[in-house]
Amino acid sequence: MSKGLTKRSENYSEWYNELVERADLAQHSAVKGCMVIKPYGFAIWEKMQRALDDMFKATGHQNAYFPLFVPKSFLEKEEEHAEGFAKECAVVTHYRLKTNPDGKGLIVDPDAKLTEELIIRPTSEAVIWNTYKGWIQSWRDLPLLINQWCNIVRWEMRTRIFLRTAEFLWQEGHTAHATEAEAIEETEKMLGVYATFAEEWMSLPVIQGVKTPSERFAGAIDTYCIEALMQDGKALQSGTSHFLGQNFAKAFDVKFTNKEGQLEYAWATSWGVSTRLMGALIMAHSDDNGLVLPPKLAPIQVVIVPIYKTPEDLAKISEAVNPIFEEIKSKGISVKYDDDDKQRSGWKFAEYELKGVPVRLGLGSRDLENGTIEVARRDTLTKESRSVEGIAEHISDLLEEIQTNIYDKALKFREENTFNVDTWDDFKAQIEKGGFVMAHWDGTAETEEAIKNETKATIRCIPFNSIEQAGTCVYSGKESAKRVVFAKAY
RNA sequence: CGGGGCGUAGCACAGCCCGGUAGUGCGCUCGGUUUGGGACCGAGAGGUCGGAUGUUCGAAUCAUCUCGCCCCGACCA
Repeated sequence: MSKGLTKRSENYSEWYNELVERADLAQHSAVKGCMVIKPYGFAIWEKMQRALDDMFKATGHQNAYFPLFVPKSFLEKEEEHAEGFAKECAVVTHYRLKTNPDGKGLIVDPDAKLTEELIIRPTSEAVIWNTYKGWIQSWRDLPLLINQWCNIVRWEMRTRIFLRTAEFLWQEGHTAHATEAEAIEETEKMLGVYATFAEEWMSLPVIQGVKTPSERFAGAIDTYCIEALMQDGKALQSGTSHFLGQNFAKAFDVKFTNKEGQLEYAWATSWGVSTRLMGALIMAHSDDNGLVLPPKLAPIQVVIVPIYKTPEDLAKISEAVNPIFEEIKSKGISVKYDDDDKQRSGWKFAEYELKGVPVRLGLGSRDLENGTIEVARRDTLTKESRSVEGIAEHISDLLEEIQTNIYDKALKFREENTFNVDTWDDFKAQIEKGGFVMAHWDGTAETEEAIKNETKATIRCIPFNSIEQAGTCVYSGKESAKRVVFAKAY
């Protein structure tokens, strides 16, 4: 095994796969298309969960849990929804195995066939709205603001670790409202939560917008999304929020009595982000030396590495480290003192770099004499020697600076890779090179489809903040009122 | 589902074409020397070569079948 990672410039997807595996984030499992998330990777996911969960609670949501299995008849009820997910459903048909009478092993017991097949949830609208029918009678029961953290299964033909796996972890919010306006407001609010999370926690700038009808969630009236640009110039949909109208209320007959005493169907939203965010995090910031983590999501924010020759040296260094360690910890910073004698300091430097620990402190005998400590930044790969005096305060500031710096870096990258394009030739050329391509579109599904077929680029979204600007469609030449975001996507 | 690749020690791979004592690097164990950017020397341990069947005196190697994973495409968060 070579020490260095494959370089991004040589083979981006190999770099990604190696990084995921070698930074101990996850590995391919023995089960096709599924991953094992390893402790270090899961620790990052847990931090994401914590931050998001706090934000959901702060906006009035509560967690609950619904079944993994969806009776087929439930899934069928909302027609578009059913059609959209049918192709990727895992189906449970039997409830028992038995020993093979003809030999070794187990076989499915043909006598244990389910009268109705169960679908392993690809998403939970169906089960949840079937349940909401019993929860919602009056306007007083609304809004109903529920979230669940769970696993789901979508039987994809081609999988990529974190970005698209057959089973993945996510959260799905499912809300019911008395009015259309309130449901739309919720849809927008939660997209805003995702955008804030991406930018403030993941240091990932995102474009907020609305999907075109062909990219819409099956069963939704409108799908909003956040889109991020990865370092290889491809877009990654990082979160979605759906305004579901009354589609599910009608399919599951969820009616409430309004203040005027009339029966009305409830208005719905759903929204989700998944372990795909792990992929976004990795691809947005990391470099050829390994992972680069934003301090707010790093399981270990600061690592202290002693540099010593003898056990006596180590004892002295440890003694000096102790107050520094405690002071840093007291600021709520997660700090690790790695006095493991089994690895050398040089090995540790490389290892923590690979794992993306934002700040590394090195303390050796020379530092003890001088009252100094070495501070190394993961994001810039720079290091400086500074006085131990006030080090905790400095680290605290430095972590914030790193959080900001990697955001700025990602934003700069996105800006440098976002292009206004007005002719079809330029469009094709730029899509080939990568990046977000802002172009006029005539608004028809036919044009969208044709562009996709010819260039593999899709409309990532129609940005909320796009300026009204008359132009002509880059493909058809027809009139267009604003630019939309095109890119090749994961 | 189509195309390609791979399956040999914990990991990465060579050996296969042309059948004949199962190898290399990393990791692991023990001993020693080292230690401010992935240390070095020495001695060890570790394998039903993915599985089944066949050909053969003899199969990791040839043939047939089969299972699994990865990559590329169509589908998709």
